[in-house]
Amino acid sequence: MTDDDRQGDTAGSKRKDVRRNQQTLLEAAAAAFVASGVEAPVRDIASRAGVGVGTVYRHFPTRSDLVIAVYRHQVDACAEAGPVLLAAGPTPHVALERWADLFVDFLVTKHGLAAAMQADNTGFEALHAYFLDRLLPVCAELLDAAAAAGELRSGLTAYQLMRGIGNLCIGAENDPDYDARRLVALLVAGLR
Amino acid sequence: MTDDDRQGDTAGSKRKDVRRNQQTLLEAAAAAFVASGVEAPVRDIASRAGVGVGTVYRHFPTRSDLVIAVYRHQVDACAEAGPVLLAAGPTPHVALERWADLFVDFLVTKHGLAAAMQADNTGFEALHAYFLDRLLPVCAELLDAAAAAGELRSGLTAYQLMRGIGNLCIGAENDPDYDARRLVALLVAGLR
DNA sequence: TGACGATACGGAACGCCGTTCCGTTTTACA
DNA sequence: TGTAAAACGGAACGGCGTTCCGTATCGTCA
Repeated sequence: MTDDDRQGDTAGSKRKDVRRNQQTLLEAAAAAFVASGVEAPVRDIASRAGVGVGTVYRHFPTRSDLVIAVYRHQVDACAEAGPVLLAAGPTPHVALERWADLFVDFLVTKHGLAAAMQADNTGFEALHAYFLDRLLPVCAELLDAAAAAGELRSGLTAYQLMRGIGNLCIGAENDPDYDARRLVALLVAGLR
Repeated sequence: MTDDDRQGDTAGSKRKDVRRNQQTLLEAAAAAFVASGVEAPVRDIASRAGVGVGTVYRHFPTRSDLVIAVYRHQVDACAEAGPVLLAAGPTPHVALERWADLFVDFLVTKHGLAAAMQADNTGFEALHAYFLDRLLPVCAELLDAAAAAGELRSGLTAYQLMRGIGNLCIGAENDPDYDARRLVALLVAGLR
């Protein structure tokens, strides 16, 4: 994967409706996935985005491509949010709390996606590599900043933290009595 | 689960066409599953059995029920084959070899089934319990007989052997270059 | 044995899915 | 501003699980 295709097909398009629809579609798909799970029908996604199904298929040749694009889009959003939160938040620890919240949103989608992808595993390992590649440094940056501010009492690594959050989110999409977000918040609070 | 429902709805039926169709359907479904995987269409199964789809749905209210019934049917067949092979075979070890072969057939279906059951896990744990309940004693009987005949050199338990065979079969349905049956045969031969 | 009521059968039909196709609309540029 | 190129919307297609109902088969009892 090169830096050139990091933005996907969105960057190269000339017509503005194309760019707008691509963006709208990714957001609509993400919303549909959290509302109805990864198997939300393409028609639902199209109607959420206010476009026809034909438009969906022009941008994403297959349903699976759309799911993957949403995944990458969320990895990117999560990665970019790190520095932004750090600059905006009152303290690094607050930034870390907020970032963890975004991360949970993303993980719920990711787990549903992993479950949906056992059959055609093509590209899923590559996606996981992309996931680690993009997010580990961001998480580490947040942790380092909090440590530098004297806000951390544990020497947890970024990987350990992400692993811990990830494990707390396992099964969260199937069990309404299990509140992964709360547990993650407690974990992050416990770092203080 | 009581002994009464061990045979399923097959036993209680009065009309002979009902019993015949139920049996034919289970065999056709099993054949369709090994030929096209667990997601073989209901229409294919019906046509293999020479019946209409309506008949399938009268016997098995939902596609999932049919898959489960095939699973149980194969557990039963495998369990009943143990003593038969033991009585028929030239030596207990040969009986064990033949039984392991049947077991492999069954496991390939089982793994496909496990993969297909990610969403509605209802009843799958119960099925696994049934699986252990029925097959562990059979496997133990074969092992004991072979041991008594002085044909075994290792003190492997029935559970360890079944676990080992099971693990050798993991992924066997997706990878044509991986011959689980051969490896299982080598393992059983190694017991001698 | 023959007729009859109950029951099961076959397969057309339904609604939903992913995907394709094409007439229509929007866009960018000369 | 006119026009060619590109994207748009959504009807249409084939395949799926499932339902429905007219038809055929079965067991029973006169």
